[in-house]
Amino acid sequence: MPESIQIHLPDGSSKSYPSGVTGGEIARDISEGLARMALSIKANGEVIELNRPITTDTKVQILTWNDLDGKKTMWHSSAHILAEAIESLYPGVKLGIGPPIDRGFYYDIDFGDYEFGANDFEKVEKKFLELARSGETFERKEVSKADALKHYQGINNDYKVELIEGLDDGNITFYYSGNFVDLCRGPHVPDSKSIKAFKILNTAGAYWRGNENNPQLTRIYGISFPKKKELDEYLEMLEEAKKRDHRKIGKELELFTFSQKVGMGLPMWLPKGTRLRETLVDFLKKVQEKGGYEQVITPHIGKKELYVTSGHYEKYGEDSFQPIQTPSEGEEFMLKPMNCPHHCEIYKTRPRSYRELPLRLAEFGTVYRYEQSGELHGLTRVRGFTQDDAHIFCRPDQVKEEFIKVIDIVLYIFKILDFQDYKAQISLRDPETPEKYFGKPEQWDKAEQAIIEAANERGLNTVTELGEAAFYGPKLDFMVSDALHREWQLGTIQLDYQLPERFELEYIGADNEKHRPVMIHRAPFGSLERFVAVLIEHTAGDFPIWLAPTQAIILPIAEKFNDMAENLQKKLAEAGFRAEVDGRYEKIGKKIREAELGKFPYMLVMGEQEVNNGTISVRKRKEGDIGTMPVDDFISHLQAEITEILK
RNA sequence: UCCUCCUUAGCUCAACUGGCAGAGCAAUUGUCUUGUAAACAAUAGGUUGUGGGUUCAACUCCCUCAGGAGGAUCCA
Repeated sequence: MPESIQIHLPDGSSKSYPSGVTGGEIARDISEGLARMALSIKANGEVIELNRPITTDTKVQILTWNDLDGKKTMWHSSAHILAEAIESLYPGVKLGIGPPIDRGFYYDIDFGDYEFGANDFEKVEKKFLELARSGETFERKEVSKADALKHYQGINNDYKVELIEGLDDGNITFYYSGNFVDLCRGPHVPDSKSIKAFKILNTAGAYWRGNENNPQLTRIYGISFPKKKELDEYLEMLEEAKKRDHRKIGKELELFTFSQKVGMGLPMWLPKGTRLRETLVDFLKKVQEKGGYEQVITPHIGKKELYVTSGHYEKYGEDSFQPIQTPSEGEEFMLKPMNCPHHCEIYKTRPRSYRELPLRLAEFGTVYRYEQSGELHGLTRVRGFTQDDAHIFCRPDQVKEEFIKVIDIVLYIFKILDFQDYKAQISLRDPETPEKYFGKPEQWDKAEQAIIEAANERGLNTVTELGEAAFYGPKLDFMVSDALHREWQLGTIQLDYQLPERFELEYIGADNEKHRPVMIHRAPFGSLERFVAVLIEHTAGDFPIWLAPTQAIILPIAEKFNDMAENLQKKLAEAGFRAEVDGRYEKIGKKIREAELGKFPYMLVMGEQEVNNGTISVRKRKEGDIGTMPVDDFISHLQAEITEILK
């Protein structure tokens, strides 16, 4: 063993330490403050605890609450304390697994016949904090497989026994803290005192190992923080998220509805929601027109044969809505689950020359996919939805450039809609399971390379996921964070060498030979339904002025001004604005209150004075009365405001 | 598809341990013709999601189906 080892830090510096130095000691050496904040370290990519000795040259990163892995370390330790609290309060329970997740942690526990519920939360939370405050340390011990099995057989926990059976001897560790011991890979925080706040968020049934043939355990979700204030803020954020739930706001603002008679997962857009949606569609159409796209329209059904050709039937057919048949011929049609096969057939209408590529076919195409009933959720997960779909048919040498152009469209849309925080996920195939993908490995290599280069060229902040590719090609997905820092997957760009093959698409090259084009599938919004849902939650229903279903509501003071109000509404409509009149026989105070709650961006009050002077009294939502002005001034004010956003 | 919970007037929600189904808002009608976040009054509104069962009696207990929520699984 060498006397001293080299530790490389993230800032590029290196320092030598005696062999056996711990992460905690390194942190203290850097600064006391860092040592206080440290929760664990990343050593050559592996997260380990602060007190584990390091004996070889190592790249070390000190992890604190500011790193997700640091948070996860604390949450992992919290899961142990939760389990300890529950074991002490409910003797005889059997523990399953208790990992940290992106927001907190859970523990799957078999309570036997006892039904663990909301009434138990407080008691457990109290016990948890008591244990955490007592300053438990987490001690790692390697155990032999035989001893590990003996331990859990002794307390009759067949779940852990099953887990251990799947592990290699020599690779099994237990962690001891207080009176608690758990099979665990670690790592953990040095001291439970750093966990200052804890809350059980909810419980849910979860099958052992996710298999519905296995017994069901109670999954207890919790979250913990190093400061009480952070917990309070987090809980407040959850409250706010509940208030912003698009299902609630969608109902309140009369944007969309569902009907049992029509069928679950089949949203219907109400007039106001339709105005919002159409505005988005018009916006994107204009952007696409500039980008050289052509709109097409294709039917909602297609012959089963079409999807056999595309390969979708083989991959998804049995889990889809089943084919419908014509009464006399018995021909089978499917509700279209995607638009690409139709677009391929459009491409084949006539021979194509290399000179007309790229051909960009866009369609706001409504597709129908069978989703399991439990999967449905508001507008984010439905059985019928409209994609802002387009397929770009191009030559292989155009792929990268086209891909970059699509990235630019997606980024432009995010900018206009104020999604400032986004990241891109590059989804590649999983080399371990080649049977899941169609096509030749060489083509996949080329396709994956093109995506990576295009993303780099635009300097995208990317993460790469193996095994997340579509069966026909790799993709680039965009995840945006909304106002509450929740991540949503929206736009997607996918590269495809398979469908052109399967549909035998061709073009005549400059060499007068036949060549195969490449396809790019792309949808910047993803689906309009899902996008609007995210937009609702992002804005809390306070849409930017250019999207608001009603941009201004005209409020006559008395019924005798209703005619003038109607005239004003017509004038605004002619200028291209969406306005409506609240002509009810109600007090102005009430009309204003309801307009504020109804999230109308502008309220235009009309009474004696305004009618006489040809002016309107303008009130801006949330800001109040902003004064009286001639109608034309208001119109140019609105125009300027919208131009500013869309420039 | 599976598990748990939920479903009461258009909306939001009450109704104890099985004992006459109720309020606010919305709607309708009347009075008030109104100046920047809720005028007043009256009326109407229900086979308590569906179908069955237990009971002298069911919103309440049991079963069924449908829908919703949370989760598991899934997501071209």
